[in-house]
Amino acid sequence: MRSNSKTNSWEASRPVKLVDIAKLANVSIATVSRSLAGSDRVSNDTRDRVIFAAEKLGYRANRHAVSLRKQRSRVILVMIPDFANHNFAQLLIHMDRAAHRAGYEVMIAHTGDDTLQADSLADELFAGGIAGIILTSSYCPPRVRSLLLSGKQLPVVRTLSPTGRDERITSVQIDEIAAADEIVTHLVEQGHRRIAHLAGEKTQLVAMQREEGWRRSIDRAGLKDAGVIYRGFRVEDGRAAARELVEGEDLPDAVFIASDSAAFGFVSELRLLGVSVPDQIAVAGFDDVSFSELFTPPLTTVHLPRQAMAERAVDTLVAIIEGGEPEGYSFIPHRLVVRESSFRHG
Amino acid sequence: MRSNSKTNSWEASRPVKLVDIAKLANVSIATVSRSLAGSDRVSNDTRDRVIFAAEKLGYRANRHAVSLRKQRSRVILVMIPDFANHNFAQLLIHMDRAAHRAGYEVMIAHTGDDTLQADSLADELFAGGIAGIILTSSYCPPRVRSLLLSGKQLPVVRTLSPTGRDERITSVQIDEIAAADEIVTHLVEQGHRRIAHLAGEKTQLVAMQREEGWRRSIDRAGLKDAGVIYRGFRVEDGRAAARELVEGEDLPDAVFIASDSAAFGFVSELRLLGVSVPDQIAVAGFDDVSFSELFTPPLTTVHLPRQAMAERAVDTLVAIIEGGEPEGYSFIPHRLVVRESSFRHG
DNA sequence: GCTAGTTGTGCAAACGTTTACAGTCAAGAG
DNA sequence: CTCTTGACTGTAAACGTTTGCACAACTAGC
Repeated sequence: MRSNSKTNSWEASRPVKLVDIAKLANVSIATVSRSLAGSDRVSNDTRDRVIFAAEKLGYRANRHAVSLRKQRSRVILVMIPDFANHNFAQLLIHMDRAAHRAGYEVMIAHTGDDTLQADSLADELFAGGIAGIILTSSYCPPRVRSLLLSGKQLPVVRTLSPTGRDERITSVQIDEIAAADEIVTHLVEQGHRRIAHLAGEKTQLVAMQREEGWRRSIDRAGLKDAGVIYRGFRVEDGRAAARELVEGEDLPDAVFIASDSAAFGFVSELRLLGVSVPDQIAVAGFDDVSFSELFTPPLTTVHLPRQAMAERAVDTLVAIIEGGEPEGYSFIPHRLVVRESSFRHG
Repeated sequence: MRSNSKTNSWEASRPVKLVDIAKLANVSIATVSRSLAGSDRVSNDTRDRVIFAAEKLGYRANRHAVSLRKQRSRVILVMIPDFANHNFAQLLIHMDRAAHRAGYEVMIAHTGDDTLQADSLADELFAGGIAGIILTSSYCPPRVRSLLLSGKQLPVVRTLSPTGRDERITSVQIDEIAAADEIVTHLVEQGHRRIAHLAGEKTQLVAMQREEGWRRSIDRAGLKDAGVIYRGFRVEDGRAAARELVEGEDLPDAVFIASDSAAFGFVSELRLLGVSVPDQIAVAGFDDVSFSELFTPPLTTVHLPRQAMAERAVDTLVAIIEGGEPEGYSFIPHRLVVRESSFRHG
């Protein structure tokens, strides 16, 4: 096994470039480029010859050369804070499809809670490496923020997470407050009186909006505040909340939980503690991830229109990239999904 | 609202390049490049001055220019056939992390069942657009296959899905046959005698290997074949299989299902049909996706070491890209997860 | 004071495209 | 026959890096 060569053997087969086609078709590379670009002023005869040669050689444009020369890349960066969140898989699949339709590619950036990394990735945008960014959390890199506030139109779109009124960022979202209001109102209509809320973290805008919806609904119904527990959106947060609740005095009739994942943990832990859902406590979640209908009991929740959001987000971003007008907010209709977990006891 | 400008306003703030730093630090761009590259023959004094200037200007290298010049990109393409599969989210998160550690970025390619699209993406590799490919299904683009068979070492690695013995592709996988054998043997040890199998599609290697494991186990135990149903790995496939099974004569004691997703559908549908798990039929799945322990009943399954596979796959790929030696197969240890769904009835 | 080596820097040529501009050639108008 | 026009095509300059090579300055050896 000789190892005198440092390069991989496959590199020996040099990729075919314009000049190879040019030689084969007996024209200049400029003509090749024009022919391949489709409709420029080049004779039909020549174009056919070039395209034939290109296909014969299996030509594929070098994306870096194209991006460098054209000064714009065709890569969209999707920033994802928490991949474990089940929303993202579905979101990504639809973003990827929509992007492909528009001739773009999707690159993922799993930033976690690391805002520094998010900032660094945003800089890519300004270095010309990528064409645009889709944010899926409420975090917005400061450099982006300040440019937006100064009135610029940046190729940055947020979706999945809500955007504050004061932010200028283009946003594709649902009406979180209205959705939470509706589902809590559903609990009220089921006859539940003491409706507690398991919220996300106080720092998250999305958690605050869902709490606001809950509060509006119980206020309107004239019910008294049955308590809020601030935790998070993950399964473990739901479990912890369940333990906390059971240790308290008397149980509420129902709990509105700000995410399905947390609801899974909540219900699952309650079962271990001998409390059954919905017989003793009714539960409603938020998100409608794919598992929600398979869960026992099937979970009443708000369906997040992930496909519509993903597609709209990509389309909006592409429009901005390609020089369109700003769109501002756009709201996607949500939908209540009523299943067994919220039914009236007995 | 003037629309006389075709370019976006933010483009006016031109990204900073080497020449800007060069001017500020009063050196040539060559020196800037060398300083930023770290250790070359450049005086400490100059290097410090350059780095200071670069940071002051917020410099970020243009990735396309770098890739073009260096003739190698730092992007890894991950081909994913079916995003709805719960395995992929976790797989991706760990691949992304591992790739970042090694200085690469991850680009996703959701190919679906569209092999043409997969082929086209593979060509990117040869056009120099990307550094390497990670496959997560059994499909292998013909161009890649033929090069591999001719003995070349390509920057292509497969994981999650098994690789046939005759294929030369570098592969990071678990021993599917042994894993299936073990979990079926667990069912046997629970006292189940008539153990049926809900398999994937006959065209999938992974499905065939899991079936092989099932067969070995029941053969060894001297049990008779209680039947195989060939469907697929999705929730709906499980539902359909449940209906088919209940329509048949007598129910088996237990079913080994080749994927957790299908198991969810299977159990869920059985419940609708009035058959309870595990009291009337025991069930074991395969994959251990995150819902499996939240499911009712919690699902006995084979834990797929997604993190280890993802990291090993990336590391192996990077090693190949950077001129390492071929590694061939590597097997990651799997683990049985016994939960309630497989318990002996009564 | 001259050569030889060492250290630091700049010049300029790539990498594979796209595209402004100039050039060629033929046909039609005068 | 010459001039203009139009339809093609080729030349060359970008895009922002990296890097081989040459060169300058300085040290050290004789």
